[in-house]
Amino acid sequence: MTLPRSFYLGDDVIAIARDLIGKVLVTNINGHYTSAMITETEAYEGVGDKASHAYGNRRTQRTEMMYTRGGVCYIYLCYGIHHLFNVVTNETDIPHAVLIRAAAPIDGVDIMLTRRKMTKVQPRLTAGPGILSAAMGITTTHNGLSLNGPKIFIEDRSICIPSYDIITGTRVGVAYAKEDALLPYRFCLANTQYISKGTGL
DNA sequence: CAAACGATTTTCT
DNA sequence: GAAAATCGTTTGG
Repeated sequence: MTLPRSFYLGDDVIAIARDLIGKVLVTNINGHYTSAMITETEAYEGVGDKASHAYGNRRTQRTEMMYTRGGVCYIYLCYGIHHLFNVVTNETDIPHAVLIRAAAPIDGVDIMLTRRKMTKVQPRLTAGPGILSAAMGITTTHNGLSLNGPKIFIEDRSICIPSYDIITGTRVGVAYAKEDALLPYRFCLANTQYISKGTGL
């Protein structure tokens, strides 16, 4: 079951980021099917969040996708190399987003290994926002696509994550946001190797 | 038009 | 553990 549109339209992007833990990200790109369970997310709370690209209601060609209605993806290039995948939430003109930072491989592991030029499965396959996109075949050309397919999906496969298995922490790589860098907007699944580095949890 | 800077990862020591 | 790699986006002149 893919998630209903209503899942993405709520006001509370923090709660949505937490609820995405345990959901399954699926891509079907050029006939290659891969999926992975989301293990780490970060919330970016729009205009009042100094760590967000949309801080101060800044609208540019790049950030415009965050102002669209929830249920699509916002993908941008970081450090000139890495394609970072975000889930857009809330209604039109409210630029909330959730960065997917890591996931545990489920289907199409061989395809992920090929894309990452690796020979055996280890956390480095998908534990990190840039390398997760690389493993799933996601690039900026997919910016703005629906999360209900046909190329990208987020599914609820009835994986149950008890609340005590979700660890809260501070976001990674946002020191420039000063006091907002201390906000508890990062969520990780406990007991998994598929967690990115940084801000040790 | 020119310059600075990342929501990072890899490699080398 | 430290440093390099690398380029689109944003900002300032």
